[in-house]
Amino acid sequence: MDYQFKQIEKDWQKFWAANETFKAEVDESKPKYYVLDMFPYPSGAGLHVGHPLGYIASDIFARYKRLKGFNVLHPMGYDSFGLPAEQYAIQTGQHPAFTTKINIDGCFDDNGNIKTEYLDEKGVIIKGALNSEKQPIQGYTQQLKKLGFSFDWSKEVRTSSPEYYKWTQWIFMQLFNSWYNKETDKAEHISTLIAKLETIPATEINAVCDEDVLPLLPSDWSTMPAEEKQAELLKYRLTYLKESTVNWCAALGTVLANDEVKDGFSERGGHPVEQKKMMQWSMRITAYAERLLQGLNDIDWPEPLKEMQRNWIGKSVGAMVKFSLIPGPSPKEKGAQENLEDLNDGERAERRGYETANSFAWDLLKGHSKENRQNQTDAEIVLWNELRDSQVGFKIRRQHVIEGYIADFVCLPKRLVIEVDGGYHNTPETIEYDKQRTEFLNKAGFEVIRFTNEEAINSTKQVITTIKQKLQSISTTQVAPSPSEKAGDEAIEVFTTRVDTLYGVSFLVIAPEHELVASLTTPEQKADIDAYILATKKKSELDRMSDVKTVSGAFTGSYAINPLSGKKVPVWIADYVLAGYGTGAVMAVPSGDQRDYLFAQHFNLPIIQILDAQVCDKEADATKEGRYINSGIINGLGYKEATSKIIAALEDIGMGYAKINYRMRDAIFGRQRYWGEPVPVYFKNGLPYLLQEEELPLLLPEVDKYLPTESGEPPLGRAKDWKYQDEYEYELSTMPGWAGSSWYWYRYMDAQNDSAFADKDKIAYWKDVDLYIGGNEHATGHLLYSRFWNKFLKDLGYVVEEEPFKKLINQGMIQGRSNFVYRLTINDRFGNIRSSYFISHSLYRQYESGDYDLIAWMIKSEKDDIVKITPIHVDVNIVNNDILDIEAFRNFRPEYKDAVFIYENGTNSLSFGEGRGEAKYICGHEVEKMSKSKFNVVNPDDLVERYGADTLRMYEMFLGPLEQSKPWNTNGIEGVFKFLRKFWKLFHDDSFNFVVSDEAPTKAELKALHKIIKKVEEDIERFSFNTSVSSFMIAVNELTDLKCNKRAILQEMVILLSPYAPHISEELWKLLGNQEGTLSYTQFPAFNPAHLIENEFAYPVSVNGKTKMNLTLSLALEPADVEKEVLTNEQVLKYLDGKSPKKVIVVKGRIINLVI
RNA sequence: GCUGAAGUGGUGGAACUGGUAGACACGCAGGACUUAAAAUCCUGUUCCCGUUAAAGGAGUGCGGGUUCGAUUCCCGCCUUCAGUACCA
Repeated sequence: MDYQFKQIEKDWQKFWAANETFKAEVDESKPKYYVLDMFPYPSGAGLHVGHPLGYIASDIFARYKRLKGFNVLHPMGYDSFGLPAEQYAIQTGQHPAFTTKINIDGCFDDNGNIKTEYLDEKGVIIKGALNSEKQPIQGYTQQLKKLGFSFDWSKEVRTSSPEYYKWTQWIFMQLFNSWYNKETDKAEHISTLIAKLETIPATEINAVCDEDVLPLLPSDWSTMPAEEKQAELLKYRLTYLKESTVNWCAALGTVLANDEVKDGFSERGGHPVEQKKMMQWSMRITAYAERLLQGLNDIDWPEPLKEMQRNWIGKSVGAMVKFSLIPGPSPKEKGAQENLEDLNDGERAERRGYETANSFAWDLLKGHSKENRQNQTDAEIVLWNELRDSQVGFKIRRQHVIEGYIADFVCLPKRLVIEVDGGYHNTPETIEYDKQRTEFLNKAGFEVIRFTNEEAINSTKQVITTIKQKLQSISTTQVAPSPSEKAGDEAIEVFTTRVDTLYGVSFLVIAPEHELVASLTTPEQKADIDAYILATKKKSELDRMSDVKTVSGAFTGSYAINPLSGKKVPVWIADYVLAGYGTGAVMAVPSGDQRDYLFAQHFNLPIIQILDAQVCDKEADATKEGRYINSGIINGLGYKEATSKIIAALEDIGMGYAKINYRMRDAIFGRQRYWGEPVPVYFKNGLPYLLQEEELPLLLPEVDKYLPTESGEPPLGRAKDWKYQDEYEYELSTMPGWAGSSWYWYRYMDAQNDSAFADKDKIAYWKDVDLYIGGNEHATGHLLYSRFWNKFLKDLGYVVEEEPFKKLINQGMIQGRSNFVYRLTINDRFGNIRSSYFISHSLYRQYESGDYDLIAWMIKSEKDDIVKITPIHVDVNIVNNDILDIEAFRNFRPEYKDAVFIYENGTNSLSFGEGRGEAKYICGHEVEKMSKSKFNVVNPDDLVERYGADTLRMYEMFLGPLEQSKPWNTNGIEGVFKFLRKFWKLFHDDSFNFVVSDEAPTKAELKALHKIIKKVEEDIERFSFNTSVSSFMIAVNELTDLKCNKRAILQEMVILLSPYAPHISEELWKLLGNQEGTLSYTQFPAFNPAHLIENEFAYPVSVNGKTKMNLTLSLALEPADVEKEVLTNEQVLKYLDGKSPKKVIVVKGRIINLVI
């Protein structure tokens, strides 16, 4: 029999399903390998030819790994919550659960009849029709099964099934019950936070939390009413409810996360998005910013993808700088208004008044602090190692500024200063200083204990014990915060990455939304500012983004003081400063920053040069390498020293500190939509409370319509009698699309588990995903959120790996390749169409280039009559190799029925009849997005029908490198089909009788085999599937030429090919006599290099780098012998033209090059 | 603007560490088989010049450089695609 792919593929798909061939269970005797595909959203349109690309690649790899002896987990499921099903539900009234189920399972019942209703999980009958075209839907599962993937279907998951989303809700509850402890650098249960609040001041808790947490003392906490406690804890929880600015999409009626908004429009649907303040659920992903960034270094992902995540996280290292304000309530206003630069340090400190309590401390500070910082003594280092990370039970800080004075170590909650005396404390003067300092600190409410260097180094243990005792003896509740720790309100705080340019600041700019705008605006400026704010509000987010060039702003009338130079600078507002980033305020350095420069020019503000112009001219990167001028303490320094010196100086006077900022915001988690996971929360007195774990899953209630209520509540507000304990309101928003996909790879490990999201032992075995294949459109969404949830689950001890996806490959996008016919219309003088033609592609190109003559001649008309030629999309499925199937085209639309075609050779369908000789209609083509309206969608089912799944699989791989985007083009699939038939023929005689010989293979046959073994193995390991398809073709061509039908060769070939073309391989494996079943778990052929050893090589001989001829020589010859051989060769001498070469280069087994 | 990827025949692409550029396939041209078509098989196919055959020359986006030798490494530029953007 000839290659009967239809029967073969049907049989083997049945066999795999019946035998559960690919079911993967925990098996400690084998190494595990987890191959994962990004699971699809099951849309009504079904699979197109781009979907399976990644699945085929991962399936090849999974099958390969099985042959290599791995226990392979290779599952598939559906990301089945989401917007399209809901939009469709709004239009048609069909329940999204129904359409989703149909899209997955198809619309046929067991008897092959079309289903019109089904029972939902609560036993309610839901009626529904078919898809929008009234076409019967195959269903994703059927479509996937036809492609012969080795999925373990027993582990299928659907994010919208209650058994699944029960655990999504459960993870939400864990997040709600957790906070992020920066000291341990991980998430912890909220109870450890409560324990801290009970014992230490809230200001001493190092947590990632909202900015408006209260500075509670344990005494405050203990007396707090329970509800207030809950409200306060919400500010720490990893999922929290908070009034925040969100992306509101009115058309979709919901908020969106940042990654769901592209250029001011919603990613799904392309609707406009505006900023709006709303009470919203958020996920505190920012707590993990640093770990998400660092984790990228440990995973094997494509560099561009990592880079996108890095940009998204947007870490910038810089500093916070405080500019105090004038005029303001400060009593030291007078000092500020004269220029402080003219005063000496002591005077300046005194005039400031706002930081340093007395000038004596200021002097001390100037005297010693810098040495302290830069030259840490050994004793301090030894002690710090014992004191850090709360080893003594309390948080100890090192080199901390207290009242303008730097203490070696301090425990703030206990108000205890620990000092280690360095060498210069031994003179009488310094002892006197120390004494005064102690008195000074005591006055400020601090106790001081001192140790000598020797004590700290030689009897460290004893010193630590003393400190511990001291700490315990001080009762925390006695101490009150010192006045200077309460942040002064009379300052603007800015974030900058270029603190070295501080001396170049000539004004400050704050965002129009900044909270200080009102209080800063002077009466004279009020009109200006109000007008500007109004104008800003009118501008949409889009205008604001596109209109980057225009400079605009307004002066508040107020001034601030540069903390180092003492210069008085005006405060402006402008919309180029974003309220949402940093502090919403910037220090403007016109000489260093382009925007600041334009702003300064526009409003005639001063520009202070702070870099030596001569150096600037010379150095490539002047700002970083240049030498500073006009810059006080950093004059003459380079960038690095300047930065650290300025930060040190700012810290000394408490006006700034080094700070790391992240661009990434917390992720908005609520959606005002129906088709998503309900949030397992109810409200009591306006505060959210979790359901009990036993009450999960909280099922999605039925609603009459999938639209918001009249009062603007989300669709869940329509649910009748939907109350917690018949009393309390449930949360009405649902979870976003990414919730269910942020942990699904764990569910695959144990998909049916009802008592845990996955069994602990199974997680311990499968651990993480070894290979993840999917598109890079998920770079800043799914792939970031999944890493976040994974790290969280690890912190809580539920999973074992820090990163979920060890290796990731992005398959390229498959674009559409549209075909066009060109319709030429000729109008009569009344403007009506007189006649119309379809002209072939090359004629259209002439028309495009302005040459009408030939066309006019062909249609026997004047060229002036040609009104226009319109390209019209034609269904790519009736075009073969760009040749139009004219009969099919005529039947495509009634108006084409009598169309006249001008063929490529100029003949036409009227005068010469159709299809004769060279008369072909060639279509034009263009690469576009694959879409129905462009008639360029290629359905894999059609190709499977015509060529079989094995051919489709191989062809998709043959198309090009997996990671590269490319247009789909069915031209060429024949070549792969021919290859499989040729492969089949190797096993059969001319009358298709199965004939293999048991003779020993020849050397040439073994060489062909081992060449391909080596090649395929190397190619699969580096995911170069396209090249191994070529190699298969070469091998089969060679074996065909050798007329090889030796079992010893062919059996190995079958195994080699099986990951790519599993059906034909299984069938041939069976025909070869392996009756017991599948070849999926046999051994991958072993490569033996002995078969590839050559004793001769045809050396290319080149003269001056140009190849002239080949010379076959023994590989045993050493370069010197080769050279001798070459120089005596007659043919070579001909090319030398009588000259003797200057140089002869011989690379053994590679090349000979003669230089003359 | 910034970041990243990529530019090779008519087309998809190959060339792994600097060593015969264009493997493999499509398409095209010619031929065999056939009453004919399909299928199959054979031959040719980077371009230019030339042609019975040969023999030349150019050539991997452009311009330089390193090297005996560069698609591959370095410098400068151009183009395309993707992501991102008053991020201080």
